[in-house]
Amino acid sequence: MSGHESAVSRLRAQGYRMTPQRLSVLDIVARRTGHVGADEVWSLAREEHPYVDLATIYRTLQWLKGLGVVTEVIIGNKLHFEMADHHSRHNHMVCSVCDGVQTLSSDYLAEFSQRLEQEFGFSPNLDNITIGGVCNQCRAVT
Amino acid sequence: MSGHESAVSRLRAQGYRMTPQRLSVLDIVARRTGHVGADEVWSLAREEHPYVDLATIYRTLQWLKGLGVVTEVIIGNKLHFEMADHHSRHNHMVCSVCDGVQTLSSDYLAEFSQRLEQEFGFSPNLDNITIGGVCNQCRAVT
DNA sequence: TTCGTTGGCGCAATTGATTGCAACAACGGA
DNA sequence: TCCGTTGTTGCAATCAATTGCGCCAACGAA
Repeated sequence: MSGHESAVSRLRAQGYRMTPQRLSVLDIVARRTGHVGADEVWSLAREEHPYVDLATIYRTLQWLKGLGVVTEVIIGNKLHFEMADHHSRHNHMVCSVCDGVQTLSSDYLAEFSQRLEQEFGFSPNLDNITIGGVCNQCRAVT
Repeated sequence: MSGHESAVSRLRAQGYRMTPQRLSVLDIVARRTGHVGADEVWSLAREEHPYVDLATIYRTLQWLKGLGVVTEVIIGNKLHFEMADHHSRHNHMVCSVCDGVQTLSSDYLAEFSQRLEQEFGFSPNLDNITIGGVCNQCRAVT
């Protein structure tokens, strides 16, 4: 009920079946500002549909990722997701100490991406890339 | 017997216990030019020491990675490793279609790294980063 | 509204990787 | 050389994520 009805109708128009499970997953990710863990999506989805399987959650999230509807963020070896905002594309910097997440404008990677393409003919997929490292605060502590 | 005796003596000097398992893993990775899969390291290690456990292989590889002795390359959701060559540091571009691997001079990432550090105070760890995408050949086929 | 097709789901098995714990062995000191 | 400390190992359980398969239901055609 947030701002994902457009996504729903677009997907339906493309011939995909919009099942209650898919609507539920999409709704959960769309409601959230920021990222949601896959397991969290599962437990929230079960509140509505007690019998949804975790495999369905993962399949749906991967499907949405492939369609560019959601973005994947890897935090501490666990998959998280958030709505892909095409008007302000961004990547993520994840701190390996505190698991904190900062967003990073995709402009920073665009230049790098072009260079790989020109010099190697390699077409990188940086949409879902996550930069690991240590954030400002955690560096100060050490 | 290749060129990793220096690494062995350095590790021993640092107070780490050099067990037969560790020597075997290091030897296997050092002999290989290019990357080795964790499962492959396991089966090769068992030829020498039939009772080595897979957990030991993973623990040893992660340990060596943390010490900067080996580099991790993720190929098709599987972990691979190779000796870290400090004289010619490099990252990897992995094709998601053919799983082919190309090396990438770390110079390409150095500039990007500095920018993140200056503008965000975020200190990225790009040593083991792998760039996913589609290589020249596979792009041509499609 | 009903029917048929077929894409999606639940279930259970499987994969790759990690972790807790008790037994063991590497290595320095006596 | 032998001994004690303690870092490592093997084992088995566990975790996150993926996959194969048969049944079921979403959605368009009639």
